[in-house]
Amino acid sequence: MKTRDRILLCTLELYNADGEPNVTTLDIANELEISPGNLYYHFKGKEALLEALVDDFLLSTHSLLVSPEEPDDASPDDLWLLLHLLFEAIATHRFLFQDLSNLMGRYPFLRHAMRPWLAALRSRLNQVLRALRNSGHLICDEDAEQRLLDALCQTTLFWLDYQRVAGDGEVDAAGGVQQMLGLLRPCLDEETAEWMQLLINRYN
Amino acid sequence: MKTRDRILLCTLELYNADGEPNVTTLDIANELEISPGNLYYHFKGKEALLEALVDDFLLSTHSLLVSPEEPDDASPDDLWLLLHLLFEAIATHRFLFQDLSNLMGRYPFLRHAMRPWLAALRSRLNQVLRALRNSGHLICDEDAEQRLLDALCQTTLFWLDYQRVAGDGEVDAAGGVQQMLGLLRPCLDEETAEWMQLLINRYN
DNA sequence: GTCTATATTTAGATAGAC
DNA sequence: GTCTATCTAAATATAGAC
Repeated sequence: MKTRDRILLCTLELYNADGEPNVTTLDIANELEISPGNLYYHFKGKEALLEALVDDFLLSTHSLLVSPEEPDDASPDDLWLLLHLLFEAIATHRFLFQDLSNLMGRYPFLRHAMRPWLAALRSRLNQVLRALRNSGHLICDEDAEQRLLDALCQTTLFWLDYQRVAGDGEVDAAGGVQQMLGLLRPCLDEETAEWMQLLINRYN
Repeated sequence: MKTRDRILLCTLELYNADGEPNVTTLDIANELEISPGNLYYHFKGKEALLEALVDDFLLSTHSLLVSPEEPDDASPDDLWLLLHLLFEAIATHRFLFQDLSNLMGRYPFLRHAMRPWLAALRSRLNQVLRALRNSGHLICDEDAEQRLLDALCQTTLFWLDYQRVAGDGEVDAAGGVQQMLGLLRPCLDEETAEWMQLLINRYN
């Protein structure tokens, strides 16, 4: 494995474990048993390191957030898969969400990257909701749909952090998917709601 | 106004504006036009400063989270008032929630303070939900009630931060109350849901 | 109580040899 | 590509005069 890749992988692990603000370039070099000078040969500094990790994240979620060509059939199964892949990518880069405000404040490039990402997330989820509503499975007024959309976006961003803060032992992405589907359920028609509940229970 | 109080007030404002990790003791001293030595005369350091601010926060929310003596009648109006006061206190100390993971990681005392606080919040909200269910206004199964409870706790913790990250201009506490009531609405009986919608709209 | 001056520590970053 | 050695800058914290 190339040193550059080892650095990225190790940095990701340390950031996820301790939070980006609490990890120094020296920590990374020590963990890898390379010199700080070597680290700086591969990455100009912490910002370059972060940029590379953020690029990975954006790449891993891009295909999930672009609008699908054909109008979604929006079955619960499709939605489940979308959320599953999304939470997987977020869990892999969870350090990014754990200190999101802080990182966006300190790195302008991250603001410029995450604002559009969030907008794309919101737009994609909105599309899912509309498809569900058009097919008659989602029953709610416009106001409730917007609140649901906000709740879904918020849960996408902060579920892992919430679990961590609440201290519920090990944190897994599956719980986030369950929570998302669970938020949706009270607004679904009876048949779809039951199907949804089956999907939720399938994890346990 | 005593210097000690001026320091606390100024620190709160700077922390809320820029985030605790981005504010140095020198920033605070400069803003107040006092010397760093003077600052350290009043507070041993950043941790002592944080402790005082956290104490204020705990004090301002304590009465909201203890179980009421008499069983709650749990009218939407009572709930509204509870949420309004809660979000007001959180907005005043929003720096605490903006970097919650980070702060809890760096200051063990904060972990020991916030875990019980969160447990109390959850317990109090749970009580509200049970009262609503017992009076027949809340209609949902046990699983949905637990998910709703998590959604409410999460929104309490992260709504302001979510608004900030999403970049929706000015952030206000009222939106958080609306979102909380909005989350509840799909699970309420028709009459209560309408009442709730009236409460939500009353803000606008 | 408040100030000036300074000490300590640590993170981020670079230069130059190998 | 990698290392050693070192520099700079900044933040926390303290000493001692007033």
